[in-house]
Parts: sequence; C-alpha cells; structure tokens
Amino acid sequence: MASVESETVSETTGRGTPAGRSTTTGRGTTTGRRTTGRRERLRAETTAEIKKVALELMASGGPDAITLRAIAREMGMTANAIYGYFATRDDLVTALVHDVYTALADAVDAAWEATSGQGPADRIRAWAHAFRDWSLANREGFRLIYGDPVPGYRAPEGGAAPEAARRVCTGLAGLADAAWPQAAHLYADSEFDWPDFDAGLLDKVRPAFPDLPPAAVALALRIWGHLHGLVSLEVYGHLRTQTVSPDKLFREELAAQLRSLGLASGR
Amino acid sequence: MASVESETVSETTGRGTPAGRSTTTGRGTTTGRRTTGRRERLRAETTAEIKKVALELMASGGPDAITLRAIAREMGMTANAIYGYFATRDDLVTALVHDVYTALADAVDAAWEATSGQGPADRIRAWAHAFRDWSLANREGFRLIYGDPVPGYRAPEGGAAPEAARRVCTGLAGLADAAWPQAAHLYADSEFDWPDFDAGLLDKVRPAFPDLPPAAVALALRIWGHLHGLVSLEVYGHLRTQTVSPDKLFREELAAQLRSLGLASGR
DNA sequence: TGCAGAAACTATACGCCGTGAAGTTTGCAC
DNA sequence: GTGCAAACTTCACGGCGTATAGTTTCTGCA
Repeated sequence: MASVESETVSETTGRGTPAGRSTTTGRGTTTGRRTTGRRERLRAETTAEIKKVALELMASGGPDAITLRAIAREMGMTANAIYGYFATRDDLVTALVHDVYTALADAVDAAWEATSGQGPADRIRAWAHAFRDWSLANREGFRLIYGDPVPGYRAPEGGAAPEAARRVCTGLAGLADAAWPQAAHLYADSEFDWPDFDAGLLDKVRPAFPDLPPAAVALALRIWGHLHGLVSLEVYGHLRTQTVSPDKLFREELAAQLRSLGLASGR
Repeated sequence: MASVESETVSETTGRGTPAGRSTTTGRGTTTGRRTTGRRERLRAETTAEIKKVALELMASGGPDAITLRAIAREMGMTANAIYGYFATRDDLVTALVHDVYTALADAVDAAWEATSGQGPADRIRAWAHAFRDWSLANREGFRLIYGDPVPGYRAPEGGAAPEAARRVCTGLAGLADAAWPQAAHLYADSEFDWPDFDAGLLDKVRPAFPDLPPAAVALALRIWGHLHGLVSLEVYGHLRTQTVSPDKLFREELAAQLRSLGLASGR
C-alpha cells in the first residue's frame, strides 16, 4: 500500500537573510552535543509535519483541500508561519508532488523487484497491477500528480514531477527490456531515434539497459499511456459510468497487451 | 477545428417563483409580434453570453479562470446577476462541460463520417487523430472535461459528462464494429457480458451495432483508454518532458493498435 | 392607459483563500 | 548578558462563492 512519507526538504527561509545556513558549528557548553542542530532539527520536524498534515487534508478532501490556512489551523499556527518553510503555496505543492510521485515509484519498483525470479509476463502484470492498485488506493495522490493539483498551481520548470516521471519511465523501460527478446521483431519499423527522447530520461535508461534500442523506449512510453489512460479514466470516475467491471477491463487490457508483445498470455 | 458554441439552456430562475415560464403568450399591440418572446430571447442571449465569456476565460486562463466574478466583470454585471441564470457556479461548469464534451464528440463523429467510404484502418486512424487534434487544440477544454475542472467542483450524479462520454464511447464502438470482422478471433476468451456495462451505454450502442458482442464493447473502452492515456499525458505536459516527438509516438501507437487488431497497417 | 407583480439586477455582507508588511517573542552564539 | 536572527503573530488587501435584501425595469392584464 506504500503510505506516503516524506523526507525531502526543499525549504525556504524567513524574510530577510538567506538562512537555514547556521554557518558555524558551535559546540554546546555542557552536553557535548552540537546545540546548533537543535533548531535545524525542529525546523525539519516542522517541515515534515506541514507536509504530513497537507497529505492528510488531501486524502480526506482532495488536492483542493490543501490550503495554507487549513494546514496552519490543523497545526495550531498562523497561515503565515508556513511561509517560513515554503516560500509559496506552489512550493509546498511541488514538494508534495515529489513525495507522492516517489511513493508511487517505490510501489511499482517494489512489485518489480518482488517478482525478479519470474517470467516477463508475470513481472509486467505485477508492475501494472501495482500501478493501478496504488492509484486507486491513493486517488487523490494520483490527481495531485497527474491532474491539476490545486487551483492556480503551475508546475515549475523541470521540477520534481519530470524527475519522478523519469523514474517511473525507467521502470517501464525495464518492462520493455524484459519483453524485448520476444517483441523486438514487431517494432522493427519504428522511426524513433535517440534524439527523440529527453536527455534526462536517457541518462537513466541507457545505463540501466544498455542494449535497448530507441524503439523499446518508445514502447515503454506507449505502455505508460495505455495504463495511465485506463487508470486515469477510472480514478476520475469516467469509466465507472460506462462499466461496472473496470478491474475486468484492466485484466483484459493486460492480457491483450502481453499477447501483442508476443508473450504467452499464460495463467 | 470545431469551435465550442453553446445552445443548451439548463438555467435556473431568480429567487422566489419558478419562472422562465411566462405562461400566456400575449400578443403585442401594434407590431403583431409576440412580445412575450422578448424577455425569453434576452434571457437566452444572456445565458449564451455567460457561457461564451466563461469559455473565453477558460481558453485564456485555464479552467481555473472560470469565476463568476470574472465573467460578470467581463460582461459589465455584478457576480450575483449570474445567479439568475445558473443556480450555482457548479451548474455553470456542468453546462460548460456538456457543451465542450459535445464539441469533442462532434469533432470525432465528423472525422468518422468524413471517411465513410474508406477501410477500417483509415477510419480508425482518422477518428484517433481527430481526438488528439481536438484535445491539443482545446487543451483547457480537455482539462475541463477529464480533469478536475475547477477548484471545488464535483460533477452531479449522472449529469452531462457521462451522457457525452457515452456518445464518444458509442463512436468507439463504431471503431470496434469496423475492426470486428478481423479482430473477433483475438478476443474469443473475453469474460465480459452485457451486465458488465452501464445500461445507458448499451441503450446507445446495441441499437447502433446489433451484432456486436460484449467483448467488442470492452475493446472499445480499452481503445478509449489507450488514446486517452497518451493524449492526457501530452495535454498535461507529462509526455513532453520525456520525448520531443509525442506525435510520432501517437502514430506508432496507432500502427501498433491497428496491427494488434489484425488490420493491415497499410497507410 | 395604468398598475400589480415578476424578472433582472445591485448592494452589502460573510467566511473562505494566498500573500505582503510589520511587529513580537524566543533561543542561540559570542 | 547582550545582540541578532529565526519563528511566529497581527493586520491588511484583494479575490473568491454565495446568501439576503433592496431597487429598477419590463410585461401582461384590467
């Protein structure tokens, strides 16, 4: 189920000086412990609590419920106090997107690792089900990551989301890698070449899977699209107004996908 | 390009009596024209203008920019005046969702009709490209329909969206119908049965395509998922941080889809 | 033709929201 | 023990949806 916990910091400082930078590391007088660390520890704890409360609010009221004032209320603070930790509401949301996306990536990676001894079909099935299961168990998190997170939010250039997305895509490249021996011949006519992909993605994918051609990375992105589409329609409630068996649909999708990859649909 | 124009009414009345119901049709004194119609005409025009302004605001500032106050400002009115036409902001948004979704359905239907003489592969390609082209040309509309439209919006039970979605799904059933002669044998082991689908959907699909089995409807929904996923990732900017060629990806997706449907990929 | 009444609209107000500016407390470092 | 910065509060602004009440304008009928 991979609950969402946070460790990223990405903080800002109070007005005035650029702080969080208690330059000297003075020693405590009597305890022998670095007294310097205390404030920083409190700061880290408060930062973590802000994010924790924000995620709780999100879980119960959707991404829209993430408001500085509500968080502050919950923590017994003033809304403005949060500005000591995040320069702006969007910065907070960006940090949350990072944490939540990381939790998703952890969940699918774990499913992949857990099936390391099995065949490609079973591993791909496990990955895909982990993706869907996480998304349905964390619908609000899914909407935070992939939808319009919060009223006026605009993601920063190149921020947390693309980074985490690349991690997920690297996992998908692993699926393509596993399927490639059987599937390669189907994509011989792919027009993709390395320059078609983002450099940041290739930096992760090519070292991990040195033998994989561009066509396989394109395949990974297409699989991402398939899974994302079905899950997204389900999370946003568009699918349940058409069928009462979205899970059956997902399973048939997987079967068809595996078949079209040339993998025995076994099981 | 199928611009979004509106004709739905879905209005409410001012406080007090349930109006919009000028019961008697009195005749004008001198002109011979029914004077009764005047107010209703003005009313319809104002309703249309509200929606038009709302769509303009959405096009320029995203769904978030749809605020009663902004619309009123644009129209030289007070925000509260809008309550004479829509009981609530969500009602307005619901009307907009209906109009925009209808525009999307019109666009894909038109592409389908325009290729009525051609083979299934070409028709499916045309439909899919119309879907993507409309979505990219109306990104904000796509987000309005498929995302979280506006801060606190919750779609009404069974409202405009499922209805329009069913129309799109019926179009998709047309694709499945076109492909079915070649593709049927691939889905012989489908576990879908009629009760798995929403009755409202079947009411539209089964009369239109009497020979289509449940498996084909499931196929239609899966194709919807494929296309929606890729386009959704693209509209929300998740794809462009991984590849610079989302269009190439979409074309390869279509080629693979057609191949997996047993349709010659011929172009 | 005049008038009751309804429809359309405005004014005011409330409680939310993000955020800026300025003031106050607290605790660490010297 | 004193100075300074970090942490926090208070006050303020403008924007939001919307409820209530008041005002204008048009219409249908006597």
